[in-house]
Amino acid sequence: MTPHAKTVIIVAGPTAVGKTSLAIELALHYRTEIISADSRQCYQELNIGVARPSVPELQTVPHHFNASHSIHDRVTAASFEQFAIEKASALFQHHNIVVMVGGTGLYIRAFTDGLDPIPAVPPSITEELAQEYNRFGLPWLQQQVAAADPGFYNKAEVQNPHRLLRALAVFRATGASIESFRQRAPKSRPFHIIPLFLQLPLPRLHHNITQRVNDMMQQGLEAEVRSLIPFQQLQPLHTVGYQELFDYFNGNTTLSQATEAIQLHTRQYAKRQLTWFRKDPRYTAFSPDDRQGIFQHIDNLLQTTVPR
RNA sequence: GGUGCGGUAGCUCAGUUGGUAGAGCAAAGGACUGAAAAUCCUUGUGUCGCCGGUUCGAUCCCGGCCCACACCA
Repeated sequence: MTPHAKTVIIVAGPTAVGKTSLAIELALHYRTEIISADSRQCYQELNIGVARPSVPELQTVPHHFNASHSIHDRVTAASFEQFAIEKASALFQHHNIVVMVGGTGLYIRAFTDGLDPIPAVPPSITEELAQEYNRFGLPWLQQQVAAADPGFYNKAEVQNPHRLLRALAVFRATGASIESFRQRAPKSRPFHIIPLFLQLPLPRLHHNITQRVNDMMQQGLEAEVRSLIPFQQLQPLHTVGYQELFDYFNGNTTLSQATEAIQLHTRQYAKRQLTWFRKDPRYTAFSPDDRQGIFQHIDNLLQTTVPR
């Protein structure tokens, strides 16, 4: 085994395009396991609404980072990076190939390229900031960031509270600008990647989404979400399929309005995913129907990277 | 049949004391480094229901017609 014999096949693409079944086929074919790169399927309390693979599917091939965490845990892109790197390394003890599947672009990139080594911010700082922001609002936040870290602020999305909050938290924790930790260079990883981007014509994707949401409702999404009402404020519940039904339970919409909103928001989410993966030139696009082309493409690349 | 209210962007509507119009949502495009199914940015020409009249000029005023809703018969 050469040091560069290890390869991760990455199956990315928008929601409802057909990633799960391809990933399972690939894992079976190459006799390996799957690391999920999905920021919602990792929560064991969420099932129907996050389109988790079926029980038979999960029994066919081991899935990692799937139902592996609780909505009460703090899962982040950084914790995913660590989890996935360690898991891949463990799997490479017994496999030359690992399959990663998911639609969370940032998580996949954290795995392939790494995140900048910014010191961990104590939760107390994050929480205090969140409270202050809730109390004083965006103008206050903007002033704070402008005063603490003007260099960052001048280039920042000043209307985007997430970004401002993060920069301010890092500044409070370290006394330094978040920009001072940026490294620009991707980390080097001890494996090759074969990034695949599944795509369908938009009308077909939208049809799949409508169908999937209808299926979810039939499978009992309403009951699943109802049982999570006490946790509706948690970040993991800020998820398409959950917020819309909370709106319904809170009396703000009808059930059919909520269902339509889930379909709409899922389409918008899929569009954001497309924007993310389209711009990354490392991905090769395939129709999920083109199994032959996909396997051929992978085998061609494996022959050049994995001596047999 | 009568009265009232309306017919403006894909949808819901605002507006122009007469100088051809703008918000929200949708849509399209984009960004994205510890919340990412999150969060944020950019983009608004449409016979202003139809026909005619007044006017230098009408989506706006006047007349007729059509359509929708409400109430009265």
